Amino acid sequence: MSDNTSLLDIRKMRILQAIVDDYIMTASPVGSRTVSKRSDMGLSPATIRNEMSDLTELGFLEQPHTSAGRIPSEKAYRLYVNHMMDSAKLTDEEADYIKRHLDTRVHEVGEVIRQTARVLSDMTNYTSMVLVPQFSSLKVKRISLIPVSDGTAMAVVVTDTGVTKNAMIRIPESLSPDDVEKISKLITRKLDGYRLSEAVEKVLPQIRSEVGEQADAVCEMLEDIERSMSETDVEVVGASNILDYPEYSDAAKARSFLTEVESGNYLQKVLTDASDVEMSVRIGTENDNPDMRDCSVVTVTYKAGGKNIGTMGVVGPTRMDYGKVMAVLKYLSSSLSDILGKLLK
Amino acid sequence: MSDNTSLLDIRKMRILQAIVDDYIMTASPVGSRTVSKRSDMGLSPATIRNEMSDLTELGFLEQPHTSAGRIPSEKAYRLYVNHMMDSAKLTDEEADYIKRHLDTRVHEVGEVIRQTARVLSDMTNYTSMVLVPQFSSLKVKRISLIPVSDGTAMAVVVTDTGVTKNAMIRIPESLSPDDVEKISKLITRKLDGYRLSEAVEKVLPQIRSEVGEQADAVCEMLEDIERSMSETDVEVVGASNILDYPEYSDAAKARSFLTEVESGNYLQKVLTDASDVEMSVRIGTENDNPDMRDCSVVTVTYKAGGKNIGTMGVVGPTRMDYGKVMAVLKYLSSSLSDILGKLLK
DNA sequence: GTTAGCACTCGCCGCCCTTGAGTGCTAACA
DNA sequence: TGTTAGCACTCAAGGGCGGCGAGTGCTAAC
Repeated sequence: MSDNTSLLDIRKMRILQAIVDDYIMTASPVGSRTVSKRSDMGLSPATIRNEMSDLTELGFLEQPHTSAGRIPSEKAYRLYVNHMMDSAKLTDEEADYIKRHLDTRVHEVGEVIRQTARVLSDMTNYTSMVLVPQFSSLKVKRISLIPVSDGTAMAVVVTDTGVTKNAMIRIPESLSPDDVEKISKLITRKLDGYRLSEAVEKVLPQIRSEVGEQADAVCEMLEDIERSMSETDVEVVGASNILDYPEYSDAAKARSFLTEVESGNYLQKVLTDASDVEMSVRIGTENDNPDMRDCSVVTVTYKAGGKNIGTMGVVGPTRMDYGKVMAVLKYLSSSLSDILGKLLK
Repeated sequence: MSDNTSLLDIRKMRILQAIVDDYIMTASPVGSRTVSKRSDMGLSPATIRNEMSDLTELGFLEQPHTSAGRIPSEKAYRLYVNHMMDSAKLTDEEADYIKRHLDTRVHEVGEVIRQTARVLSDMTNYTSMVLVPQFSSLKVKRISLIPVSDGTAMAVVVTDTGVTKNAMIRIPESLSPDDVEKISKLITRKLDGYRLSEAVEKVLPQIRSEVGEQADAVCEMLEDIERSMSETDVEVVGASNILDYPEYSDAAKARSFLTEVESGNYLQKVLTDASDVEMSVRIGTENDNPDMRDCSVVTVTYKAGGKNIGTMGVVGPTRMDYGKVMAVLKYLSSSLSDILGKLLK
């Protein structure tokens, strides 16, 4: 994708910016008179019209019909996000709001994640999503197996960062609770310090030689655990916010958006894909998902102990308040990183 | 509430039933001609009109405006549910659908619950909700404490039915992993067979005398565990289905419904309240919640080992296909009970 | 290069009229 | 006495029409 900046002189940029700003707020096509008044450039509507005509030709603006104003194209939003946005700072009240609502006394990761999603959605009034910390990249500190019934046990994995996750797994019916405990201690000892993803290849051979007859069972259990742990969960909040925006007043459109969000598949994919980019913005059809054709998704990563361990983001109409969203996300990302840092130290 | 049956003769009943049946399907006011044709009673529209006029006076029908047909009142739905409904049987395909989609190979309670909610919502096309098995009434078989970091541990509680639940709790920083394990074994031994709700009163004194200096800590941990475990979770699926019904084509109405559902508060309350009634139906304003004024909620309980252990249900417009919903719920309740029975035996 | 002026476009809104589904009343009929 | 045909009446919904006004593009003048 080429850099579009060079195509536009400063005046065109300022006019385009004014249009995008206005459209983001009002959701209705912007006319030359409005731009002339709003942007303090001292230009008459006629001049603006000429420029707008050029911008339309260049593909930055679209005209719903001849006698309406213009609305920004996706290309315009892209340029806006890349080069034109006032990278808004949060107001004091907003920063305060976050501080008050992210309760640092909470001592469970899941709870912190839920709170963060809540705050994110409340502040932006869009749909928020937070990917809970990912396991694949974290080192195991402890694996406990707890017998539940004949044939099943609960596996609890604790990582060095303190993030935990649990899953039910099948175990051979022949194992006694004592056996289970023994195996539990063994694999903790062996896996300590490794990533779970490495477990199967690196550690299994060693275990195999030590446990003898139960080797196959242990092997299967470990694979079962790894499979369960590599499933990522995503916390989605405020899906119904979309109904506040006129572009979704059509029930069918709202329906397809909400169904997609409820399934969580696409959102999870986006979050996972973006897990190594500090901040990413997908606008409209940049989402390769027809149901999200009129949406934008903005994501940031968050850290603990210096490593990226998760991603969070916001979904809303392409006409999204990118400046505010990005400011909130930046702030929340560092808040969450702080909290997790302390929580997991 | 008095029984309304006596108020209506058989003909009025049949007419009312025809109207409710029709309105449930079409969502538009039903006129006398339609009733005359649909119900094979051999009565002319004029006669039907006289009866409908009576039914209106008695409060079973309402008229949106003079020249529209009639729509059933809440009172009519109540009568319909109590006395008039064809208590529909599932078709073979439907029963089959359930069998195919409730995967009995799954071995985790949470997963079964999610599947059930999914099937329930898919089959009815309303919003479904399933309360995960409640702890308060179950007996503890094992409590494991797993050290996570200085000051926190994960508590996993396994009940005699095999239902499990876990929570992060605070522990004194001074406790070593070995201490934690010792305490874990101690409280398992002491609590085995008791309900968690009884734990604090009955068992604490005993423990107190045994652990000496750590008594207070153990005491607090147990309270922490009990508090966490008594929180009930509800799985909600298909909230966006509501957008398929014309009565929710208004964005503001849809919004308030979806917000209420997303919060889950009210649904959880209804499910918990209904946890000792085999099947309950709340119609419209019988829900003491303004946002649910135009909804009906139908719930059933499900069992494991002969005891009620949870509740599930459906939320939809008051114009709900009660017959089908109740049939599906009945069938699903017994399927789920079966599966859990096997799973938790 | 900028701007005032002007004719033109076209969606929106309110108005009116027609249509048709449905009602309630009355009178006749079995 | 219950049932029914007939009829006048009501009223929401939908189509057609005209005015309004926001906005455009072009032209000519500064």
